[in-house]
Parts: sequence; structure tokens; C-alpha cells
Amino acid sequence: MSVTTPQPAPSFPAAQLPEELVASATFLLKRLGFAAKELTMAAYEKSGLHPYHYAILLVLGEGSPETQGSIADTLGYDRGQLVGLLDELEERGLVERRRDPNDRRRHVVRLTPDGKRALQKLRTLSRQIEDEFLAPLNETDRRKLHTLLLRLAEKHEPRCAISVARR
Amino acid sequence: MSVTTPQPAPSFPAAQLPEELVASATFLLKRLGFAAKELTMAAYEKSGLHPYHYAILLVLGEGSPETQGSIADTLGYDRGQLVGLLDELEERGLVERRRDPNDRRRHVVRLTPDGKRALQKLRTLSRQIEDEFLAPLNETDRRKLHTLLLRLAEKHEPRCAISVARR
DNA sequence: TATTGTTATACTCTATAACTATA
DNA sequence: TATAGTTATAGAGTATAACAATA
Repeated sequence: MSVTTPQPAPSFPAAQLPEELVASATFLLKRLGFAAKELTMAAYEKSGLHPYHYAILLVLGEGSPETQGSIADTLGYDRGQLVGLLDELEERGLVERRRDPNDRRRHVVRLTPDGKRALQKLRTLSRQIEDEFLAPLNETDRRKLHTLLLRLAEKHEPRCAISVARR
Repeated sequence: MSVTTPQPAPSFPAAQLPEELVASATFLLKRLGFAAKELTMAAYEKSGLHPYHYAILLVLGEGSPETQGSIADTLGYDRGQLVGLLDELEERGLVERRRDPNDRRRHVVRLTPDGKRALQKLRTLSRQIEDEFLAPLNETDRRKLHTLLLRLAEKHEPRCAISVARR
């Protein structure tokens, strides 16, 4: 079952992209990154949440106490941007902010029980999106792809690389 | 030799992303797509042009006469957006627009000699970017990655899929 | 003086839709 | 009436920097 509403097929096949673009893995990566974002956004629409929210909930779900700064640093988000995202999560009762008594500048952010339930639902949604996006590939190919992407991410997204080192 | 100015290494290693995100090929694709865009933009900076311009020049370089509409459809660009991009290329003397005498609503767009030279330079730049972005992978791995991405693009970017069918 | 979280501002992109001239 | 190209506008998203509270 699709997580997103199927798009109507275009009545005329679009003209084809220049060969040199299609031959470039970098170009395909940019376009597919955009397509993945669109698919994800469409799948999240019903939930009223954003993939950003999911990432935040995941960080909080790992258990160790987090301040707004540490969340932002972990995910590579801007701190100003994070304020609004946490506002939205707090309004929905999924997280709570408490002043850190040891350093009253800091807010310690925690998941509420509702937040934990929401995280579980988003985990399921996330798996569905992954499965739909990677549908053309079998298990072996998916693992191959992931391995190759991770090797690139080691260079271009150091935050991912550290995870590799930890293995 | 790098096409982009090397970034200073962060003094503190950033905290690591949640495992579930790093384990997702879709997530990596989104982040890497963004990284590819940033790398590309940095490399294009000196040229005063945008990757969009390169794609347009490539389409025109294929020889068959193109109208603004056909260029937009081929690349998946909005027609309104294309106007400004062509203005910029025309100001630099890289393309010229002529009214189509058979249908005076249409503009036929063609490369100028300067435009052909600019296209060659951007082809070189494009190869350098590709090589820098894929640096962690050897030739075999690059081909594997490209094959896998193309399979995904068949589903998520039909404009790429047609190229495959033509092979 | 530096840092945490907050707010305000501005800038880039993009999507939409009006507008003209031609058909 | 519909289409090609143009222009204008508004909206989302993002980046920047000023700000208050606390260290």
C-alpha cells in the first residue's frame, strides 16, 4: 500500500534530459534527493508533522538528556530554527522543556509519553517511505546502495561518518 | 586539484546522527543531494553561472532547434523561471532568441559561438565536480552507484527513465 | 564577556497567476 | 478561445543578526 497519493501519469512523455546529465551520478543524486524529499513530505502531510520533527524525536528517544543546543548540533539544525520546531512539538504535547537548574540558560528537552507514541508511529511511516522509495531495488541492491551512499556521506556529511567509525 | 575551496575542519567533531537516520538510504540520499548541490554551487561561483544555465546550454548543444517551451519541458523547469535564466545567458552573449517566423509567439533559442565555448568549459567543470564528489569511490563502485541511482530515477524521475529505454 | 535560547529581519527560491501578443 | 512568452506577486524556507537572561 502506497503512503502517498499516486500521481496521474503525464499524458505526454516528457522530452528526455541531455545524456550528459543522466550519465552523472551527482546529477541523479541531486534530483533523487529532491524526489525523496517530495515523497517524504507527501507522506508526512497527514501527520501534521515534518521530517525535522521526526529527527528531533529520534534524538530525544535515544535517552540521554538533551538541551536545545545539543539537539541542534546533533542534527545540524540552526538553533533559531529549532525553537519553532520545538514550539510545535510542545503544543502537541510531544515534548516538554524544563529549565536546567544547574545552568538556568539551558532548556532540557524530554519526550512525553505521547511523544514516545508519536515517535513509534513515525518510525513505521519512515519504514514505509523507505520501502516505497526503494521499491525498484531488491534487498541485495538496497544494501549495496546504502553502503555506497555511506561511503560518500563519510566525506560529505561527517555527522554520518562517525556512526561508521563506531561500528 | 579541488574545484572548491577546502572547508576548515570543525574543531569539535559534531555529535552523531541517530542510527536510524544513517541506516536509511532515503535519508542519506536527501542529505547527499543537498551536499552535492552545495559543492556544485561553490564550484560554479567563479563562472558567474548556475547549474541551471549549464543544463540549458546542454540542451541547446544537442543541435535540434528549441523553443523556450521545449527547453522548459525537457528540463522540467517552470516557463516563467526560464525567462530570467535565458535573459542572463543572453546578456552574456551565450545564446540568442529569435522570433519563429512560422509562429510569432515562439522564440527559437540558439547557442552563439561564445555559448559553445562556455558549454565546453562547463563540461570540464562538471567532470571535475563529479570526480571530486565521487572521490571516495573507485571506477567500479561509481558504475555500481550510477546503475542503482538510474534504476531509482526510472521510477522517481521519468525524464531520466526515457534515456534508459533509448539505449 | 560569552553562551543559551528567543525573536525579528531579510534574502533566496519557487509557485502561482495575471498580462501581451499571437494563433 | 488557447498558447508562448513575460511579468508581478506572494509564500515557503533559510540565513543572519539583534536581544534578554544567565553564566
